Amino acid sequence: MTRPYQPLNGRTPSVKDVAAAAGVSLGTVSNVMNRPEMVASVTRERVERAMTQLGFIRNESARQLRAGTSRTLAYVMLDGSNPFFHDVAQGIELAAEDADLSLFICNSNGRADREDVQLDRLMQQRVQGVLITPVNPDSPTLDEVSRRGIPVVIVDRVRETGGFCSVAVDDVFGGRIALEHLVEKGHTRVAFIGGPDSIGQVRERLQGAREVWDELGLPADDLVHLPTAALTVSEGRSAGERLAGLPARRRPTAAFCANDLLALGLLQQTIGSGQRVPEDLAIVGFDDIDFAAAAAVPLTSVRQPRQELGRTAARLLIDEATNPMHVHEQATFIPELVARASTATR
Amino acid sequence: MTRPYQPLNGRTPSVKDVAAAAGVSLGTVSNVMNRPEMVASVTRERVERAMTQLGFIRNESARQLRAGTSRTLAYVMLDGSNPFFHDVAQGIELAAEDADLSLFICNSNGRADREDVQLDRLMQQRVQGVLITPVNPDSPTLDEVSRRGIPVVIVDRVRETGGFCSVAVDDVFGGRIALEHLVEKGHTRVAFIGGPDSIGQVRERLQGAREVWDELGLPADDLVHLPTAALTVSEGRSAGERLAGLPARRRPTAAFCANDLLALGLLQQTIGSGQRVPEDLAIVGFDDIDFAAAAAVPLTSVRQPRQELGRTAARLLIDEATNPMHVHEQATFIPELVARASTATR
DNA sequence: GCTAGTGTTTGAAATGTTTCAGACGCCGTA
DNA sequence: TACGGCGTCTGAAACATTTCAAACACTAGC
Repeated sequence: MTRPYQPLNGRTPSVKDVAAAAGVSLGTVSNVMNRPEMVASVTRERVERAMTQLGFIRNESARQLRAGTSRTLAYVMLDGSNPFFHDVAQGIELAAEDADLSLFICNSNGRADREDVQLDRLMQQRVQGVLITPVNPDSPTLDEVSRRGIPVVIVDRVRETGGFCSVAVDDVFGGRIALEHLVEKGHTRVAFIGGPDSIGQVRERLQGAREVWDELGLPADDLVHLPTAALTVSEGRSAGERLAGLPARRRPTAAFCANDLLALGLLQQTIGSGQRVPEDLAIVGFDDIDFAAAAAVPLTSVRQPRQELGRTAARLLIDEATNPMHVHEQATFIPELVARASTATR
Repeated sequence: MTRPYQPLNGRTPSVKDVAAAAGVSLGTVSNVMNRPEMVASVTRERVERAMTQLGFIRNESARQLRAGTSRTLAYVMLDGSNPFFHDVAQGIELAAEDADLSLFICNSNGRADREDVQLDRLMQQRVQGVLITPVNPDSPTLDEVSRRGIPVVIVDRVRETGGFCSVAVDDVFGGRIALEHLVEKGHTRVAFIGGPDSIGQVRERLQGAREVWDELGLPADDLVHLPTAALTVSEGRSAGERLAGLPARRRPTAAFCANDLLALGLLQQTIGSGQRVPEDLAIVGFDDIDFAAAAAVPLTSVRQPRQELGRTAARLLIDEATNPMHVHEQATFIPELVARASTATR
């Protein structure tokens, strides 16, 4: 591990240093890195030896500046505290890895202003593409990014207008199968727990539930909507308290929660207050995160293909970035119900 | 929103375009961005107007190339599926935000080879600093990064040798208070569930547990070590099965799990097989992730100050990167026991 | 011995910024 | 009138890489 050639004082070595050490020109060193097939194997080895000897590490900013193309994707997720989005991110990362791209993970925490800041940064970095689960899919900032030639793929949402690829799950259908399952189990008074309404997923899951309810001719009043301020465990708990506070003859025998975090909170509150699940209250969640199956009463949930969602989104993005014949595509996945103990027949 | 000046055909505008549009020189535009106080307010406004008119967005690669300094930190986390690390990341992000830095989140998934790949990429990007929860804190790649002048802070681990800042929790102490709590509750046969041994946190938590056990003069055989292949929910479940398979008179009445994911798996398996927690088996976890409190039987756990851990680590990193008088520091936090229902007195 | 062709290497230009020494214009003072 | 000082602005150099037309060294064919 000796280093015979050491003319640089502290500076981190550049291609120029490597070229000097190997006795070739700048261009040749670059060729060794970018089109090794067109440099003679003997020189190539010489250059490679010089590289490891000097501990050369390519400067990505310079590469990107000159080549005009970046090697990183970014995913802006909606809520870092929800494992669902990490599973999506995991899927994205797998696809990025295959394409030898880096992935930049950011988090808007559900705030539109943070989202704008993140997008602005990403534009400055000239990332190759942006995947995003937006606070609001119609945000003009997204158009701005796209107009600048940076491909954008919307994840877990769809956008009616404008040229965007998107990957989503049919949330209305998801709401339908959740409710159908509960009705099948004999429930005729059901709560829908979820909010705020500004979140599209919540609106659509509720819509699907209502559709089924109406089609079966059940009284609208018996599908109770308990709104929440966020899709979190603690909001689920407090919804549980409100539920328990209802007069017994009005109280639902089942709850459909807009996501699993709410469902877990509800489950905890219900059991903690001495009631039984599913005997006193059946619960259906949404997303089927890993913790759903791992709950003390394993949770029935509407499964989204989380990782697949991410992988598909990344593939669409990469296609848009590299294939000039690309046409925008709205991929829709069909969710499926995973029945577990929390809705088992009594 | 008209755009009177439009001499660029599709190209994204550069400082040069802005300078031309505003009728000033390159240098002045740069000054507007980097030292606005030294340009006359009338010209400053003119330049700013030109910027918004053209939709100028600074090219970060060029900035970084010339200035030699990047504006992003990176966190390489050990296990993306463990919420603990996301809470740490959240803390880092807060501190990065304060310093107006971007955060690059990567994931080694516990594999040393992936970790090396990520670190290599980060060196290419010339990030300003790296925070990492390493697979192995003595990895030579970490020295390599550091030797290249990129500050490294080790998170949730310590490293004996070499100049690194680190931020960690006293895991031995954590193991001690977990065991003390169980002994206090009257348990005299306890299982330690966790593995693999290659993970330092596991070793130290077990060590703390053993210390207490020995100091109290309890028979070593009554502290049973059930090894696991990973720190996951499903490994926790399978450990639960092994536990249940022990002959009744040898079976522990309490379990201390190396992290909360294991504890949640164990909890689920125990309840699912008809036993009661804590009556038949008391459980203590480690980390105190949000799901611990939200479990159906709320989990007693050793709390790490997750977000604080991240924030402190980021502060140390930023200090190392910007303060020439920086001296390395090993910050150690003392964990505390949060007692909940899973160990309540019978 | 000349030519064409092939495979390899070279050198200069270009990318978009920041930096810094110096130029410029203006004012007040000697 | 000359001079220094001050506030503002300029222009060229530098950063580390990629790209590409052109140069070069050989070989084979005539």
